[in-house]
Amino acid sequence: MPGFVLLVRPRGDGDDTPGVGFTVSKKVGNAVARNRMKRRLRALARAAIPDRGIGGADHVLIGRPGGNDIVFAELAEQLDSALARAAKKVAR
RNA sequence: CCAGAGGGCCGGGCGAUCGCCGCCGCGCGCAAGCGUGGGGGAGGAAAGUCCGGGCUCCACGGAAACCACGGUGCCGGAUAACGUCCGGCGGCCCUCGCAAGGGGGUCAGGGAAAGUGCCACAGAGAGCAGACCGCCCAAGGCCUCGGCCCGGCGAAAGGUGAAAGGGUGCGGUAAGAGCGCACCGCGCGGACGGUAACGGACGCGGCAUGGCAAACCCCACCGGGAGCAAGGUUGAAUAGGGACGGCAGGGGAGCAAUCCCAGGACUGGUUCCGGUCCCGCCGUCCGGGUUGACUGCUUGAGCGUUCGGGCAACCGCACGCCUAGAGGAAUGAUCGCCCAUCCUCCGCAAGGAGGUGGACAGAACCCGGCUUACAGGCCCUCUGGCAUU
RNA sequence: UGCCCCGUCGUCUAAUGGUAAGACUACGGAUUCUGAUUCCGUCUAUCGAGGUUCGAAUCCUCGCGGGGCAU
Repeated sequence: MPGFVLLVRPRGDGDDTPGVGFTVSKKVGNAVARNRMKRRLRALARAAIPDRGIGGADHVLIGRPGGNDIVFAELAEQLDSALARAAKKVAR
């Protein structure tokens, strides 16, 4: 069970820089748990998106319950594989 | 050394990089802001909201008291206060000891001879105690000499129950019974000790007063209400209110007089009808008030150290320190070393190597408690076991 | 932030401090050629932990969960 869901949508406005957004609902926990998840997701995105993100597209990371129990390296792998699959779909 | 019980303390440390939220400088900029430097940034429970306060507003008022409602409940002390804490007393339980006595735990621990109420089932009887059956047995009667009948002083034994109106032993008696005696328990008085709760030498009394007040209640004491979303200052756009001044006098039809349709204020009389006046725009001023901004907002029953007082809770003197104050609201991520945890391998062992990986939880005006959650570690006291001296 | 209320079978409701009751559901059986209906039977619960009491679903305390109200 991955710790998040990744949505990717090309903007198509000619700008090549990627955009990133985060969504963590109340299902995840109280405000502290939600903020912690947002901070961890932000750290993930900062490491991966500039290299492996899709240029000119908006990325939305949706936090899921239990995501705070997954170690950071595993989340990073999940983000890499999700980005790779998204890149294939965008290319088609 | 191991195990158990009780209590107290800590709640990973150091460094690096990249980030987040306030604050203070400097530079640029009209400003928004941008760049740069410095410094600060969660807890023992920040939680539950179960109690107690500070603070603020409201209400009442000479000060308070009474009623209702709610709470507290051995005594003394601590404290701003408490349902909290400390010390003592008493009851109960556990344990050591032959005993005297010691140690530990625990208690919502005022009043049941002020009144009311309840005590299911079982049982003869459950509150004015013991109807009835059965039991024990003297006198009297019958008689086959073993029993039967009559009678009921008496309440031991059996049986029921959570509880049956003192217990054990001896005497006594026909059999019994505090009927008498000894010890224990209980009640009353009480020298004396203690601030008090209470303890209690000694004396008197044959025993009276079952339990439940976390049932109503009685007694004593405490509590006015609401809460920082309290409260205060300021106050945009739009709409609306009041005063003054100026221009004008609702809408429709009609050239017009006039007619029709409305609304508001005042006013006359019975639900209805009538009378008078007004309705718009502009300007100036005043007041209310929403989104918002600022404040309250962190120096406080604060923290640390030394000394002193006290058995202790705690208190006092001196010195030092400043330690988040933001809007639904920031304190994170990664890496290295160390400290604990667990796993595997090597080794008789001490130890070594590799890997793993850190509980419960997250400030929202602030304090004092209680309760609940919690990986792991440290310390103290008591008890038991094993080993050694 | 503050205040109030409620937790009983799978569901909806009962129960003066004294054996936890009923309806629906589920399951099994009977009736029927089969199914429905009907009849009979069975299973299943006091939110948790302490305390008061001889005895607690009921009384008290703490905790857990749910709902509502004010602003």
